[in-house]
Amino acid sequence: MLAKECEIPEVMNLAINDVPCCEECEVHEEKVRAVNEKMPDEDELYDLAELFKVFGDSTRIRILFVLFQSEMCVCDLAQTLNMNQSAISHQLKILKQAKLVAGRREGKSVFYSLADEHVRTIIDQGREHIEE
Amino acid sequence: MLAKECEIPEVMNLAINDVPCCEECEVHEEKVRAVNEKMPDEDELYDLAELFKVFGDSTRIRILFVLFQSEMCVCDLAQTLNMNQSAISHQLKILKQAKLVAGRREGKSVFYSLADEHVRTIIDQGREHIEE
DNA sequence: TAAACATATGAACAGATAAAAATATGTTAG
DNA sequence: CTAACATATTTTTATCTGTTCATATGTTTA
Repeated sequence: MLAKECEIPEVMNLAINDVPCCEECEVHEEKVRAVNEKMPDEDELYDLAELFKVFGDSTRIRILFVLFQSEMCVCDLAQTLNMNQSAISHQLKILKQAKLVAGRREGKSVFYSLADEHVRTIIDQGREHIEE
Repeated sequence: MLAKECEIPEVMNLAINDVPCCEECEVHEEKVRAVNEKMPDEDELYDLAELFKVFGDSTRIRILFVLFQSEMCVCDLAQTLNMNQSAISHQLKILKQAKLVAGRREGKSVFYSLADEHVRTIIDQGREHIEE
């Protein structure tokens, strides 16, 4: 009872088991089901993607590399990265929301630093991957 | 000789040392210079961001999680993730360019698998970060 | 309190990106 | 070779994201 088409017909809202695929689907169906059972929650997958999205911008990566070396105020970050204050502030907000950096106010300045050591590990692994 | 403005005047193409910043710049200038000296190449920072960008999409994350469990052909991947073949192929291409997955043709089908164990480490660290 | 300064926020524009649709390429069977 | 099928690619569309500009908030000093 399997169709020959790989596309899932959208009109009929079929259960995953009945979704037609390639011809050998009787064999693969079980695999598909087994794999799906062990997948993490949709929420977790989404959050993970959101986290990596934060790493996926060179301005934010540069900010993190600066903070690897030392905490720094927004103004000096802007100068270091040769960008304007507003752009840096916006990116810091995103990094802060992801709990990758933390800010501490000192007088008029706000000093940012790394919030977490996972950051280094993740970036180190990324660098290792690239060296190949 | 320091201006009071934080913004870098674009008209004058100043060397980094002469760029005006906040009032205490005499103090911070040296810090800025020292940090900049230890920064990785622009190319590496850019490549890193590009790599994490690949992780920063829930479809691609889901593909990776499927491949953690077992290699799989495009068609079954599409079925597993309940998306059409074209979308999966497109994402697989991006993952392949980043050398995160590899494809092996077997007859008409192409089976994809993880290309690298860094992938697991990076994602595991991401998961750990989220649990907080 | 007012002025000066550092940072944060909001709106708008430009460039990037995912998904869908249509089509092309590559592979096997007959 | 042709037909049938799995995958890849191209194009288009809609959405998302980073930067800039203008402005607001918060802090210190006079």
